[in-house]
Amino acid sequence: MAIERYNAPEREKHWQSVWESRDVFRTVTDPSRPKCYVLEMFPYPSGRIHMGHVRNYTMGDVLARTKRAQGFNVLHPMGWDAFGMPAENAAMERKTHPKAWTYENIAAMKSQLKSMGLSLDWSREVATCDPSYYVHQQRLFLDMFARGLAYRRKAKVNWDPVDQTVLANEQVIDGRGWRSGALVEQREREQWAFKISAYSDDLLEALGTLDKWPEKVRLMQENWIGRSDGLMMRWKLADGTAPAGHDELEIFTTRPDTLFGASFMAIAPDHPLAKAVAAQNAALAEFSDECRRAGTSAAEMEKAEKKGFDTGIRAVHPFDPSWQVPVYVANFVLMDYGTGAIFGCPAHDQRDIEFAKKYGLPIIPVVAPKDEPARGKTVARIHEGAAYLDDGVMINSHFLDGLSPKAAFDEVARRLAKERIGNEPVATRKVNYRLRDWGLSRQRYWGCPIPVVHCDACGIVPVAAKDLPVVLPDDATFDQPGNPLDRHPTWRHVSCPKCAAPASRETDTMDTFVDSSWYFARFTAPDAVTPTDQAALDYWMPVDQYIGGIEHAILHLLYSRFFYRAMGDTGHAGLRNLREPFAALFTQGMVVHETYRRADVEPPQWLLPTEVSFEGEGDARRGTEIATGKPAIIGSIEKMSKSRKNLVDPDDIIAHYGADCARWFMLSDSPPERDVIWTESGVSGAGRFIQRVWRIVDDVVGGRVAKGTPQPATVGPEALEVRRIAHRVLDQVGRNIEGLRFNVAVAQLYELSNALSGALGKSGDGLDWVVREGAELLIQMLGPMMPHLGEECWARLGYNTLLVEQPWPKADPALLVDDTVVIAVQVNGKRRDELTIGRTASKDEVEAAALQLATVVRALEGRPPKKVIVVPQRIVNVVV
RNA sequence: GCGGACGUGGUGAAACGGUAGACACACAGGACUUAAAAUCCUGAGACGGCAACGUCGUGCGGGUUCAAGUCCCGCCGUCCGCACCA
Repeated sequence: MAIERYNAPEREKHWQSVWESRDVFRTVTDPSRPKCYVLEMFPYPSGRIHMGHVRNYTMGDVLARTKRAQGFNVLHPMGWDAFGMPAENAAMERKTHPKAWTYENIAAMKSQLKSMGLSLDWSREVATCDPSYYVHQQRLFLDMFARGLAYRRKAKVNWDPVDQTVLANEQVIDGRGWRSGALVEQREREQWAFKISAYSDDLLEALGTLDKWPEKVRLMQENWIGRSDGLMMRWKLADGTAPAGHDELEIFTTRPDTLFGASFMAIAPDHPLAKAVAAQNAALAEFSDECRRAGTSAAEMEKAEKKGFDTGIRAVHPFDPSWQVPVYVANFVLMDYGTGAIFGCPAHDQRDIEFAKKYGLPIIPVVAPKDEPARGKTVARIHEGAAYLDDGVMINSHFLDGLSPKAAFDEVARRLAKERIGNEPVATRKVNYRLRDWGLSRQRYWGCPIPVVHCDACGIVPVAAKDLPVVLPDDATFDQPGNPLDRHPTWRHVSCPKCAAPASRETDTMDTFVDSSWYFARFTAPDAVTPTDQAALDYWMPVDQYIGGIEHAILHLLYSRFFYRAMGDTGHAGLRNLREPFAALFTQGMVVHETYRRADVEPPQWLLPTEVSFEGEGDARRGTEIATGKPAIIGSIEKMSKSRKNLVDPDDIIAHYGADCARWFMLSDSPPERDVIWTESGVSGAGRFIQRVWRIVDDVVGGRVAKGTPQPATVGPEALEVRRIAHRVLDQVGRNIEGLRFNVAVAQLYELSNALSGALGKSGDGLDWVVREGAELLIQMLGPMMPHLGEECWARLGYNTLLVEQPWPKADPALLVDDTVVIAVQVNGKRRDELTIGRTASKDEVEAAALQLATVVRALEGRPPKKVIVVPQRIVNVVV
């Protein structure tokens, strides 16, 4: 009799309401239990969830549910990264309010997430745009301000002309704003910054402790922080060549060992010395202006030719008063790194050698390979214009000759530390970092207000704690560009908290990355009256597994590492004062899909997957636009995006196949760190598997042994084999889930269900009992991945408990080892045969058995083997 | 330019240095059916052979090892990050 198909969409709603009504996912802070904090990067409420969210949140949910079954007290919260530009753009375009738009989106997306059946504790939900969240952020900010970790500075900033706001260095990608895509301009502005540079060394060093982070992310952060060890070195300027008041020039170098290869100095156009000369030299002033103009766009800067202007100043070599080198103003020297001045050693720096060739400066090799003829070749190549960067031995360098560059570095540092200009040493060791302070001011409305007041008399005055939060005014207008807070008629006009004189509220708001830099801490005690609750933090932190996209490798993940340190130093990170918020990080791949577009149209007109029909397969596969009947081009597989229209709506999939099907497909096949190609056939395959599980369970409950039947006395060999598979899979699936190898876990569950399907058609000693046992294990293991199907099957198997509340089953160790093993037999490393033998057989027994095999005898041709390698329970290799 | 990752059937992929291709998708053949859908069974890395079986096979070229997809060296290709950082 045909059984009824499992109606996923209908049953999923049922089980979701059961979970909700029993409040099974509420988490209580309970230090007596082992904890596990599973977190996925919270979404920006753009309006609807997309497949990337489905993948991300499915992975976290599987882990959270598994850990919960394994007895951990699991924290698995969700919230909204709710401030940001799109809300203001929507307000401008649609005449709505950012707040209304955001909260509507949150409601819609929350309902979508609920339809996925995620095991989230919604009682801990936070939205960063809610005053109940950002009041605490304002407190954190003021504490950081009091400690000098947040400060105001005048600086060159990245100005996004489209979003009309300042961007942090991390938010400029290839010279363009990360959000708007507009070419970023450099502008001088007063703005707020976080002193992330105070933690450069700690942030770098501690990367070494993050052994559960991807190597790639650690490396990216390492490069971003960019430590370099070198020397600050002061050069005297030759008398009469430099303007008054400039009798020395300080440079930073990481290659003091190449000091005897120096042939020029170069300084930034904005260097004080350059400005002093330019004041009297129109040609240089013109040159500097040109450099600055070219410098307005980072993209142009990359391609710019290296140019210099000889100032006529001469600098005196620290070891040889008679040796003078020219000082150039150069377009490639940056004012904000080191001292804005360098010495050029052309032979050992590719950029310097290009510069030297262009301006006819000497090129003196000072490092070369130890041995001829490599040395001769290297010197020749240097003179052809190829800088030598490898290790070697010092040459042409007086007292350094023969030393290694490393020893030469130390020797130069040692000698120059003793030399004096005035009372100061000529050179001191110095560590420089590429990492800049984090500019956090944004000239936008929809962000966390910076809680300070500008008073003519008192300067910058923090808003008193009792007056927090500084709340955004609801009645702002969005009908023109610029900052709505600036033009609000009343909001900014306040009296000074200190002297009560009329004063002006800060109208910049915080970068939204501030909001996401501590939300994970707030989740541990979302109702605390202080920003964090020390006891809750001490119990829950760090996040045991954080899951999100690689695009945050630097931005969010570096900011959060900094912010948690700053919270610690202002007393907000728990009594244990952990420094690292995320113990383990996993960066999942993207969801990609084929693209479709109309034929012969430029620019491309993209079509939605639902607008195209297909026939044929492989190379012969053709697409047709359904509406017009015209051919559609099947294009490359790309990240799902609105612009390419290669989108699949999670709602459609959930409504048609169910959430479990979408979840199962996301977990199958592709390793989670790689991209997954969304295909219709893959989804329907997942759907077929759901029905198959349903049929297995149906078969088990129909006429087979009942729930709780004791194990029969005899279990035949066929049944035993099924048991072995079930317990072996059980043993491995848990480990594979913990290791986030979901695709492998899925494959093993397929293997088990194949074994059960195969056994269902047969009869044998104890087989019915074994199949029921296997089916129950299958359902328990499937539970974290397809939780609705799991509950439905669990109930059908006769249980009136909830599967989600069942402990994780344990494999029987006795079933994990077989009495006999199959050993591969190789001759000269090539597999020739196999051998079935007792598991405990000795090496000698295995060797003897192997040598009797016909294939081996044939290969030996009567001679004794040269050597026989036996790896017990694995392999025999006969060397002839 | 610098740094990193990856490269396995038609496809997505598995594989503590130890039987390469588990599992899935697609495909082919068969069963059931008036038929289709659904389901079940079977097959399949390539080449040769009716078959038993043989030869080759994890981007290319070397090396280490009894044994290499896995370790080492050198290439090629693809992708990603950084890019005047002194």
